Formats: sequence, structure tokens, C-alpha cells
Amino acid sequence: MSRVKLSDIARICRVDISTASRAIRGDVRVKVQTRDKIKKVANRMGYRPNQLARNLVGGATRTIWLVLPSLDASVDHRLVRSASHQANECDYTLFVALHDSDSFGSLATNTSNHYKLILDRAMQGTTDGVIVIPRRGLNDKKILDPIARIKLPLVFLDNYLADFSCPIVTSENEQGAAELAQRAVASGANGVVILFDNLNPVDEARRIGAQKALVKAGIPFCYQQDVHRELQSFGPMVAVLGSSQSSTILPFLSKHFTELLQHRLIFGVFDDWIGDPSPAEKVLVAVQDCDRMARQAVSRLIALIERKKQQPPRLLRVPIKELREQVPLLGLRRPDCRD
Amino acid sequence: MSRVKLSDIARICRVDISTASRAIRGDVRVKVQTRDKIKKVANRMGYRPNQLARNLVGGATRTIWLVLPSLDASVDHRLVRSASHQANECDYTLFVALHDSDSFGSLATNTSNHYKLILDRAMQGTTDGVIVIPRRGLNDKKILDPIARIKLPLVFLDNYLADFSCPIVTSENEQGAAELAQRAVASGANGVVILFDNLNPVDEARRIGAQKALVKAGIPFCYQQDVHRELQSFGPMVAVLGSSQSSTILPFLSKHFTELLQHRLIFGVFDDWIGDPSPAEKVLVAVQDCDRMARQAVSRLIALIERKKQQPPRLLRVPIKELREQVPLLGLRRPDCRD
DNA sequence: TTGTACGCGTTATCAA
DNA sequence: TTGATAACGCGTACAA
Repeated sequence: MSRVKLSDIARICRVDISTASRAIRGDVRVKVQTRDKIKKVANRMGYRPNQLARNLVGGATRTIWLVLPSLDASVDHRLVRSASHQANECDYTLFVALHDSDSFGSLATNTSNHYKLILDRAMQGTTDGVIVIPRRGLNDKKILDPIARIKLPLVFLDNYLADFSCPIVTSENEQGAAELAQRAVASGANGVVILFDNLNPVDEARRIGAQKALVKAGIPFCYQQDVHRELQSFGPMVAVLGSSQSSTILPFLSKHFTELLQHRLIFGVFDDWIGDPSPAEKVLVAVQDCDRMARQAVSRLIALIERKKQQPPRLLRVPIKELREQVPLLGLRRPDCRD
Repeated sequence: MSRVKLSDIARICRVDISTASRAIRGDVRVKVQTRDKIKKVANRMGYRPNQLARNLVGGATRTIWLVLPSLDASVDHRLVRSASHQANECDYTLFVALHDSDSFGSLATNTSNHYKLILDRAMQGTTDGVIVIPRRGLNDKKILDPIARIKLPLVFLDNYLADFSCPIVTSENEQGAAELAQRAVASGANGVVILFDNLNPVDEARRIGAQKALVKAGIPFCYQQDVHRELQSFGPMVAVLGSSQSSTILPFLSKHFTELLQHRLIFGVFDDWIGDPSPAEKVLVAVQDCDRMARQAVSRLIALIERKKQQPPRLLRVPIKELREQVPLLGLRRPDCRD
């Protein structure tokens, strides 16, 4: 288990530790002969410099972390994959850490402890910078503040906290939601239920986008809390817009099942819809450009680390990649749909 | 700016660093008054012990890595999620590293460089142990050998290399494939195409399992290379068994499209099938118990790290979780496909 | 109960 | 071109 260390190869080569250190890092100030010999010996003995010690004296690790609550949503997979790719291409190694906490389940105490733990480690020189995807419903300010204080390079991805001065990469959420609303209207919706909350900037932007579009189109809409009152006043076809199938639409659906089934339904969500449109006769999906988002986040973080000039917009909004429509697989459900 | 360290709070409390060190770790040999005071000050100043330094003096990092080629398959998501969970519960932090290389795409050179890089880092004291999911088609022996030499705790998950003496957690692959075959036969298959290759232990086990089951059932079968010759001799209904939809069944399907469409089809795969059974009238899915596999892998790795007694079977085969059937959503297909 | 002094493996700053 | 020495932040025998 004991690994070969610098002093070992120094002793064997009959040079000082410092010489060995320099030789191994390819310092030109060491004579070529000596350098080659030392390198050879080091290689032969399978020497691996101890990163812990290196970091302790304060070097770069060429390592970045992607810290996120969980891998539950498909967006997360995509972001992780692309970020990892991009990091590799830039000769960095990206490590992914999940802290298992989101707005819903899990005890806030325990999980936010893991969150803190991870960020704590990040501040101890183990990584050159951090990409954070904050939790949707909880406020991460207190947890992230120390990072800002230390001035450890930080970039927000997807979601973000407004009161940090670091780069942010997110989607054109306002526009995406607006398009969802427009398409719902174009598909015949007589009224719209907006489920975007305002617990975080992303949902807020989406709420605003949907709202603006509907005002402009002159279509009535309401928010979750007013469904009881408003739903009847809507026409026969109702659209329900929310951020995700599993955490927004489905809970809402099961809560207001009987009322909703009195209408023809259209769902509008971000990212993806798994399976059949179900009680709805159509699902609209605004697909985020995860690949581009992740790549941008990594690039910006690395620029920050290497102190290069930043690209202008601190808050970068990546356009929605695609607006997809899904209908039941084998044609009709309900009276009839489409064309 | 720079973080508060032990010497800071020692100076403020007018005690020696060592006393502060003891107090903070709750050593009983320090007077209760002093201890409480020091703890209070440390808390107030937001002191966080530097793990790097702690580790350097010879502790553990309470950190483990999960190294895998990519996050392409849904199995991977599940494994990552559960492993992360389990690690957190054991008060370890799990970091996920992807090296972007699998049997298919990507230049072997560049990607296996990242692979090496990651494992190199692993051997530099930054982690207490590593869980590896090897690549399916390529041999990782050379890359993993150094890890074994160093005796860094290592556990294989899902797939594995036979010639390492570390714990292995995988599925009951042989039995799973056998069940797939049996179910295919029970569903009326008159002949079976086995696409499990023998490039790795997992596929090998599956191939053997399917083969044994079919011999026992007296149903004719063939491997990929003999399809041309054998397919006609099969009856009207043919089953195709492979490890995954995207990397096995679909490529095979498109390669032998016209021949296959002369038969009624059943597909059998592991883990999941996304979307409609397509030209097949039924899909059989052997779902691996990723949660249990990941948890076992983490537990075993931690046991190894903490030098606890190992559970007997070095090669643990977790039973298949479920054998699912998927048929086209709205009843039968056949005469007319797709619109 | 507390302080002294050394070690952990490297890098960096001086001298030589 | 090389060597001695001081950091880096912390743990811990050993001494007081």
C-alpha cells in the first residue's frame, strides 16, 4: 500500500528531493542527463506524485466539479454527459457529485449536509472550480456563500441564484414558455393553466413568458391556486403548462383529476415527456439545448480559472433547441384530433 | 479571502494549535471550558478543517470514485444514482468520472488517455477507493493494472475483468438470459437469434444462459454470423435476444431488415426498451436490479477500505429484478405498420 | 490538562 | 545546475 514517493527516487538517484521534483515536472533548469535518468527511474518505479501534497502547497488540479442535486431528470444526464465531454476536450477532468437533495423528498438536514460537505471539500484546494446546478425549490445562498467569499471559480448551470456575481448559463426560458403557450393556443386551447411557480429564476422566467404570450393572444389563463374557480370559465379545451412531467404535470393532474377530465387537454412541458400523452390528446415539449449549455458552462468556468477574458454576457441564455409535439401513438383518443 | 485555519482560532483563543486541534475534534483530554470556548470561536469564525492536510497526515479522504465510460445507457444513470445515495448514507462522498469511451464511437487513443488520467489521479491519494464499470468491448487490463499494484481498493460493477482479485458485483446474467429465452419460447418463438457476443464476461454469461435454455427447450437457435443460413429454417416466429436496444437489436435489425420482416418477431433485451416494440409484436425486458447492485458495490468497497471482513462471494450475482413484457400500446399491429 | 516538536509529500525561494 | 530550507494545514507522540 505504501506508495513510492519523491524521496525514494531522490535517494536512489543520489540527488536532492528538490532536484527530483524539478526533473519530474520537466523543469529545464535541470541537466538533461540527470532529468532523463530521474524520469526513467521514476517511471520504472511507478512513481505517482501525491496530489494531496501538491494541492496543499497550492497548485492547480486541472479538475472541475459539477455539483447537482440528483440525476433524476433527463436534463441532468444530458448536462453531465456534455459537460464531461467538454472538460475532457479541454484537458480537464470533471467530477460529478450528487448531494441527493431537491425541492421534494429527502430530509433537508441530512442532504444539505452532504451538499455542504461537497462544497467544503471544493474549497480546500481539491478542485480548480465548480459548476453548480442549484436546487429548484430551496435557497442555496447560505450554502454557496462561502464559495463566493473564497473566490473559488463558480458557474451556475441551468438554474441559478440572482445574487451571485458569477457567470450563469441557462436557457431562453421566457421565450420557450411563450412558444409553448402559443403552440397550445394554436392547437385550439381555450384556456391555460400555468404551473410555473416563482421559487427560482427559471420557473419565474417561464411563468412570465407564458403569461405575456397569453395576454397577447387574448386567451384566459390562471395559476394553480385558482384552478377551482377559473377552470369552468375556460372553453372545452384546456392547456396545462409546467416545467416537467413528473414533478409538475402529473401531481397536478392527480390532484384535480375529475375537474380536468371534463375538458379536452393539452400538456406543455420542458425537456421531455415519457410515454403516452395520457389523458391529454397532445403534449408540447420545449427541449433545452443541454449540450450547448453544458459546454458553455465548462468553457466559462475554465476561462475563469485561467483568468482569460470573459465573453460579454454574464447571464447567457441558450436558445431552446426544439419544440416537439407528441400525440398518442396509434391515432385517435377522444373524439378526434389533429388535422 | 483565505480561509480561517487552525492557527487563527488558536491565536484568538490564546492556546496552542494542538490544543485547538484536539478541542475541535472533541478530544476529552482538553478541559471542558477551554474546549467549549474553542469550539464556539471556531464555529463563529466558520472554521472548516482542511481535508487535504488531514489526509496528508495520513487519514482517509472518505471519498470514493465511480469510474465509467459514459452515461449513455439508463443502467448507468440508475447505478450512479444509487451508488451516490449509498455512499452518502455511509458518510462518504462519491465522485463520478466519465471517460467518454466505449466499444463503439470515439477514438480509442484520446479517450483511453482520459481513462488513464482519471485512474492516475485516483492513485494519487485523492480517493480511498474506486468502483469501475469497465468498457464492454475493450480490454481494460493494462489500464487497471497499476491500481491493483498499488492495492488501491477496487470493486467492479456490472461488467468486470476476470483476472483481478477484487470484489465483483454483477447480475445473474446467465439466468436472466435463460429466462428471456424461455419466455420467448413460451410466447411462441420457433427459432432464436442470439446476439450476445463474448467480448466480456457479462455478454458471455448471457450467451451461455440463452443457449442452455434453448437446448433444453429443443428450440433451434443461431448466432449473428449464421443468420443468413439459419433464418429460413426457423419457423414463422423468430425471437432476437441482445443486451440492449440501441447498441445490439437496432443495428442488427437494420442490417437484416428484409430477411427479418419475413417473420413475426419478438425482441428480448436487458434493462429497458424505449418506445414501441416496432416491427416486433412483443418485447421482453430483463430488468437488472441496479439499485441493489450499486449499493452492494459501494458497501463492499467501503468494507475493503475499512478493512472489515468481506462477505463471502467475491463475485456477487444480484438476481434480475423483473422480467417485463411490452406490447404495442393500442393492441395488435402486423398487417399495417406505422402510418 | 496543555504545549513542543516533528512528520505527512511537495513546491518554491533562496544560496551555493 | 543543484542543494538546503521553509512553507502548506493539520495530527500526535512525548514532554511538561
